[in-house]
Amino acid sequence: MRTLRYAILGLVDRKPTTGYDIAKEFKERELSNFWSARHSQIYPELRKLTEEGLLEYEVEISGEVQEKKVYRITKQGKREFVKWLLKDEVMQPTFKDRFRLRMYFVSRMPAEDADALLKSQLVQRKKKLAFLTETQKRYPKLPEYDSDRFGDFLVLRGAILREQAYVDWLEESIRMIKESCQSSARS
Amino acid sequence: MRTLRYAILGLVDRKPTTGYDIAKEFKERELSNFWSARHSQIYPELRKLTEEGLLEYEVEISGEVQEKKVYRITKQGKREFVKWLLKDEVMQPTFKDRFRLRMYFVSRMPAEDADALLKSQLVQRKKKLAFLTETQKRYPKLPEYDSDRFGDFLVLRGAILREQAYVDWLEESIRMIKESCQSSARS
DNA sequence: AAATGATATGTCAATATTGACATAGTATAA
DNA sequence: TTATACTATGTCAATATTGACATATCATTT
Repeated sequence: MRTLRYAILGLVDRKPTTGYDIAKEFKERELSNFWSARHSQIYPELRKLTEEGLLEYEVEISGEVQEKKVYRITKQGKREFVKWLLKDEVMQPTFKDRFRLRMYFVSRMPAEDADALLKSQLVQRKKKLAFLTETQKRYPKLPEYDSDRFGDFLVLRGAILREQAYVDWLEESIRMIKESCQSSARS
Repeated sequence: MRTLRYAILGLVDRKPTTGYDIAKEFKERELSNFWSARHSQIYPELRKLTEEGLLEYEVEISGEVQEKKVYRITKQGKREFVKWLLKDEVMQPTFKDRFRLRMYFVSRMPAEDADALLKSQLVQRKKKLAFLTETQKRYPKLPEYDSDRFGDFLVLRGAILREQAYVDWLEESIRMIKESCQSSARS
């Protein structure tokens, strides 16, 4: 599907940038909620995109001697990116989630263990949700459509809704396990 | 992470089964919302698991001559599966979602195109949600914790909450784009 | 009797992704 | 001045995943 290719094209299109900074976006920024890649995948991809003429770079010096390659998108790169961007697509049927996969087999573990695992996830997911909600405060009003901040905000809202749903599911699951144990204890 | 390995072990543990049926679970059952794999990945994995002594199989005949391999989990396989199942885990930071990635770059496309793409996804996601809600009717009451149906129901609820959040996000996004266009038209 | 779609199992090459190995400069605080 | 964390770029082997190729049987409908 070459998704990384287009993710990188898009990021470079937003702003000329380096492989290092792309890796950082994938690690800690809004985008990291929906796509990510390690630097070991990014650098080779940047090279390929440059070879194909979709990107070009200039070497800049930070400090005394340390070089960095600042990539810019080319006309051709922009064309291919927009083509990808506008393409309609059938929805992804599967969002892989290892934890939910594990919960699919919940009846194979003692209820106390299931409870503990769910609560551990709950703590983590709530923390994440709190962080996202905090981030949302940086958007006191709806950004302009034309600005990059609009996309940031859109996906941030998506992340918040998704995370809230996850938290709801975890809490509901904890309740359901409790309930089913009580009813089986009675019988 | 060897996730497929454990997904297969779990499925075979639930019920002795064939590669073909595992592929079907990944394609059209509750589980398909959280994990999937093609048969080209499943058959080699079944072979490896058998070589490692975690699975074993018997050949059954369907019809006149057609053979199928019905896999069962071994003692050792069960041990390894349960070990994996009970392990606590840090949450996955990224659930990759190509559509949301595209929306991250929304300001690079005309608002009408963004609107059309979002609405196309909305139709698909609503249809999926309706299907899941329909499926939920097969669970008039909370299944027993010890039954496989409990896990089915747990992840089904998770799928519904997740899908509903997706629909909410799409609708909100459509509204936000409309709003931001109106405000920029006024200015 | 033939067509169709489902059952059933496999391989293979290409692509995607991870995690480890590898190196070196830079900024800052103790 | 030295330790630490961060900036910066790369390679490589192992693993994961997809999509195409390949084959054959079975059940049902036309």
